[in-house]
Amino acid sequence: MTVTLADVAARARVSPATVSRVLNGNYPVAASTRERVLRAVDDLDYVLNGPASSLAAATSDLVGILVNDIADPFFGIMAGAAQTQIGGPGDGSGRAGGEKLAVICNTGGSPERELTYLTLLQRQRAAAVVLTGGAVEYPAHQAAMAAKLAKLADAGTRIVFCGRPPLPEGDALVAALAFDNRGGGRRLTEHLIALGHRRIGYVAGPPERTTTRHRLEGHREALRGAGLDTDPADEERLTVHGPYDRRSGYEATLEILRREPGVTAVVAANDTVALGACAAVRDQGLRIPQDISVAGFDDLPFSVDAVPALTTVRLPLFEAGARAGRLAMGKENPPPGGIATIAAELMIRGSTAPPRVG
Amino acid sequence: MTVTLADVAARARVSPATVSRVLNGNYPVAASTRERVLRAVDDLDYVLNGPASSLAAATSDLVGILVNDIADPFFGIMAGAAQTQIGGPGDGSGRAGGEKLAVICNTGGSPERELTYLTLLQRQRAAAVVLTGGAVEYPAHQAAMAAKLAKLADAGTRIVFCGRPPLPEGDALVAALAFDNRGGGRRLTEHLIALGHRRIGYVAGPPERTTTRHRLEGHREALRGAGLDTDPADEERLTVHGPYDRRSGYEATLEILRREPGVTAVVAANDTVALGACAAVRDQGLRIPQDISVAGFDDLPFSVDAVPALTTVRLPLFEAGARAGRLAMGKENPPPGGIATIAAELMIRGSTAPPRVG
DNA sequence: CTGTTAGCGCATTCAA
DNA sequence: TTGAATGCGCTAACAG
Repeated sequence: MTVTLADVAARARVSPATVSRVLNGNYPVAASTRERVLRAVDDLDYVLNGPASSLAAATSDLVGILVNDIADPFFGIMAGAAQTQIGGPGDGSGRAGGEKLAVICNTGGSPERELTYLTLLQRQRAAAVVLTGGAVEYPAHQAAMAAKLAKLADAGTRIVFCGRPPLPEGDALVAALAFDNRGGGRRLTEHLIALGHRRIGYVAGPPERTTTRHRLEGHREALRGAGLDTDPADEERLTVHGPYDRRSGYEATLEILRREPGVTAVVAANDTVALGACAAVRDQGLRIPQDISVAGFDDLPFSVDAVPALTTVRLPLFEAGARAGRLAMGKENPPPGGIATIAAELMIRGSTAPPRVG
Repeated sequence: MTVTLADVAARARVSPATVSRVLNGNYPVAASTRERVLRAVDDLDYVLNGPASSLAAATSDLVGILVNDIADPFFGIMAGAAQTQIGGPGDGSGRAGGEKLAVICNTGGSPERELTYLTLLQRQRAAAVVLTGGAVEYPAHQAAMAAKLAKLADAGTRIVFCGRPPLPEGDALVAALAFDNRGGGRRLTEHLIALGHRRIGYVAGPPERTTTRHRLEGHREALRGAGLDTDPADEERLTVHGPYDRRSGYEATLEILRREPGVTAVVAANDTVALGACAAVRDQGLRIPQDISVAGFDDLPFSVDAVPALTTVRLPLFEAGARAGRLAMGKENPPPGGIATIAAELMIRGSTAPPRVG
């Protein structure tokens, strides 16, 4: 029924070992023999048995890419980019050669699912794992992650972080590409301050995530730098946390406007949240940017099409994802020290302007 | 070094077979024995060897989800939804039980890569494959796909189409969830005609894709129904094809406005394209919807936040993806005849209005 | 309910 | 450059 390597060997009149060598390509085989084997493969429409091959070789061609929310283009762009470096372009024959299988795993932002997926990938003896997006900072989870990743690395799985800071207790067992969320957040708020804003609302992400914390820290750094951090209680009052989605942006913004009608600008944790913030501002009968400035983070593709176009911080998601993919494949050397910080670029557009006078 | 099932058996003082039975859970085992085994598993931090297990069982716990472009939320939403039904919620232990590993494969819309991924999944002896999005209609590719899918089905892989029409020569070997692209396209254009529009530009997707063809056919059906299809050359002139991205929407719209300055409405192949169309309209100094109405398709999350909010056709992407996931898991029975058509709902919003008089 | 016995299909020694 | 032999770690009969 199912064609095996032995069938191919028989038809090509060689030993199974030779067929294996041809298929894996990492061993000298006479050209004529190779020819004969490949013809037999095509004739029989043979497809390698992955599990058997992985069992014998003790490694698989699976590469896992973990994301928090694949419906969010932030992750979609990084994951897609990583996959371009891993899957290989194919040779056009559809026959599939030595390519790796890049697989995207959607954790939904849940620490448990993150661990479960890592176990599943460990079970598959994955060749590499790419972890994208911010991490959850619960100590117990961090410890569990560190232990799990150590075990994976131990088993020969390459670990790459993409857009995520290295673990606190992180040994040099990983390569990490971290976004400069703090710097980006700082420059964004500095921009608002330079425009003349003094009371700035902040719609933050979930408090337990590193991304949230770093962006917020950048924001407060800027406030502090301008001497605007006079009252900590005030800062609290102008900050509302919520998930990284539109609805949260909408509701948090309403809340901020309720708490402090005098805000002249709202900074959102990311562009999706900013869209919700814009909707809330508009629904209150206020104009952007004349009455309230709004800013986002990430510079997702749709942000330039918002009306007015969204001021935001650009993260090179595609480039970072592609680089992570290459690191996972061992096609590129890790950065010095294992960690590279990826710069964030301030994109000033129409959604921010000086506050109304008075 | 690496702990095996035999090690667990030894520590639990049972046979390897018993351990296997406990782990797979599909066989009666005494509670006390199970207890002992599970403790041994935890003590030794044992993780099943997936390849070995797949080899012996001749099936794996991999489920493939093929998408054209994972950076596009259209696919991200469907893929994420499918994964919720496949990955299982986990048991919170991070230990991973009998879950399947749902993996997303990004074809980039390339027929070759689509085939390559199917081969890779075939090699892994995938339990199921979900194909999302429109198909490419090149006869050679369709034949190759049919052959490949037949082989997969033959090997016991469940095949599910999601948002994609069944193959022409499709046997009943698959379950297919098809979107009513034609009906949605028709109703959208009927809406514009009812508003009074007579010269409607159409920014279509790539000509070789079923999605493109069906939406365009719906559009023309509506024109025909209103007696507006008087001149085929005219219809050609008002239709411009391009990829499903923002840039294409921008450029095609400029082209349409150049060819026929008298258009009062532009229909885009999807929402992303519509965003580009809006930008083009605006850059020409025209207002939406006063000067030109613009409509999209899909109702992606950002569409309601466009200004004005985008009139579009809602596709229940999440629900469809989740259902596809359940079908792939065998948790739900296939629809009668193997094919279900999923309704599309017209969402009338601010971006469409009656044309200016005169 | 549990143990014993055979492979699953391939990569990799070691010889030739 | 090629062939023969061995075992990867597990599941699935079949007994008991």
